[in-house]
Amino acid sequence: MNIKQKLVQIVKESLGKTVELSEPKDPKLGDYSTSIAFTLAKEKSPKDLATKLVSKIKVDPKFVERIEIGGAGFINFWLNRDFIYNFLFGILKEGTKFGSSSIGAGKRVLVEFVSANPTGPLNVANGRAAAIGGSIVRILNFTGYEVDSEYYVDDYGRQIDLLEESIKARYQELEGEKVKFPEDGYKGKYIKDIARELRISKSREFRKYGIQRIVDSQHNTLKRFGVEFGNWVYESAIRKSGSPQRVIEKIKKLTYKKDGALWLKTTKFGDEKDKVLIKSSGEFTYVVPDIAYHLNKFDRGYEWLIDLLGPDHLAHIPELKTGISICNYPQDKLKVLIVQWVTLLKGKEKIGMSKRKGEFVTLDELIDEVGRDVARFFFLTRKCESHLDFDIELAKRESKENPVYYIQYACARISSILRFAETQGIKTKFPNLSLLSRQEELLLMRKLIHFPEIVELASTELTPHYISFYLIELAALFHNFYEKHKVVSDDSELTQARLILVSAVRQVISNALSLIGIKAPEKM
RNA sequence: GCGCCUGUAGCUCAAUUGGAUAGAGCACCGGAUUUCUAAUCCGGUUGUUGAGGGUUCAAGUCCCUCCAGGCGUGCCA
Repeated sequence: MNIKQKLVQIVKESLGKTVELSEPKDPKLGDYSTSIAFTLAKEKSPKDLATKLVSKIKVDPKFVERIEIGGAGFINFWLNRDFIYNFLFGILKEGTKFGSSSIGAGKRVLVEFVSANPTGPLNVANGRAAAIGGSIVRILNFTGYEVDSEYYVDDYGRQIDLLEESIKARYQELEGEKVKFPEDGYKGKYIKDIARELRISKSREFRKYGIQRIVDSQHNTLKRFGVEFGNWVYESAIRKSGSPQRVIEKIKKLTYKKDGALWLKTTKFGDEKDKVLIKSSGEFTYVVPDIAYHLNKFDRGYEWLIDLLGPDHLAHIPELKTGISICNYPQDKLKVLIVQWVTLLKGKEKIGMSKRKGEFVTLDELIDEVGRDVARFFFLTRKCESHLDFDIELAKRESKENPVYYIQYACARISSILRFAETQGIKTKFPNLSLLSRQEELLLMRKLIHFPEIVELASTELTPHYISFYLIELAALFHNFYEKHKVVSDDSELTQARLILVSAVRQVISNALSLIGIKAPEKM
């Protein structure tokens, strides 16, 4: 249980009410605050009511040392100083586990993300999904869920036919034949590379080899980006398994035939139009294997499914959920997060993104240009549903004075201090933390206390960017402290206390960075 | 046309889910080092939160109308 929950519980015991606590923006207003008096006041004065409430709250002064009323009726709480000092020891004791919790209670979750078509290299938008999805996996894991990650490979359908034709055409070109390149074919250079490789190995497995080759390269890119998947699922395998037929059997009663096709009555569930399940050609549409795939996820024992999809899949969600629900599976256990597009800019000029035309900036190129950590952080300081203008020139410029270096630098600085202290033979055997009483020290400690709460919020809201912003704030407080106070000084007692403080800061920065998959360097 | 998303400082984005004076970074200007890392710090400047109405003690946040942009609206995936 984190500090906030503990305080909520104490207030509840005193007042018989659950109050919402928040961290005031201004630290002068306390460590926690509630606006409960406003909501309960009705006709009365919130301030009077707040006074009455405060007199009822019974709390151990060793935990909360002060409760005051601020503004027009906010109730503000200050934690006891000694409690905070002890908390520092707690951070160091917990180490890499500090901030973790068990709110997930071992619940099994499957996060599916990226799932790009195997028709070309991953682009910048895929990178955004990868960074967000990967971080969500880490955060859920850290908060007590049992998490797996999965990548769905759409290796079936028109785009794959086109891929095959494109590779074949390039192959024939290499053979010296005059061929017409497919109109909507994939024009990227990688197609030629694949054709060349096939020719060397004297193989004509355009489709199979092409897919495998592209999936491999996507895998490598993701690995480079710090994202690995527990499982790769192929649509073609789902189709072969027979499970799409079983889905049709289950939802038959809500379907009808028209124009030689089989339709699902999705309008009964609020959709605009009914959707086709089986085309007049006898083939399933995309949605059927997709429903089958999601049922399969539940069958494998996952209690909660999270999908990160692009906005182009938005229209597809109602029919997917409808299908799941008709098959008597809990569609409300499927959470879909929309990761909005990335609009690429070079200065003011827009760069088109089309795999067909072969025009796009790949994730690999982005990593080459700005580096893995910078690219990740760029994506992780935005919430996923916001449209993102990604200016490559800006990103390159920012890579010099980027917030990610700002944070990493704090880590490196602390490591350097600790190394220095060690060369001086300083030991922190019996530190007296009550010497930490300067403004900058108190602000730092208070920030550390909130870390587990931020992690928890990032977990319940599925918002990794909370971690990023927390990191920026924590690093800022540290740099500020560093400029004003020397850690290693002639004052041996104070030195020991400050070494404990900065060690705790480093631990928290390091834990937070690992949640968003960014390195915490000891030197820079 | 209809549905979803977005609109916040010159630019890119936050805002603890309805709370206190709307915050960061970049950019711009000026300063700080005999010191544990200057990839740092301090100071300066920046807002009709797209517009208008409504609900509320309290609105960037909720409701309505309008404006602008993106995506969708396939027997594609």
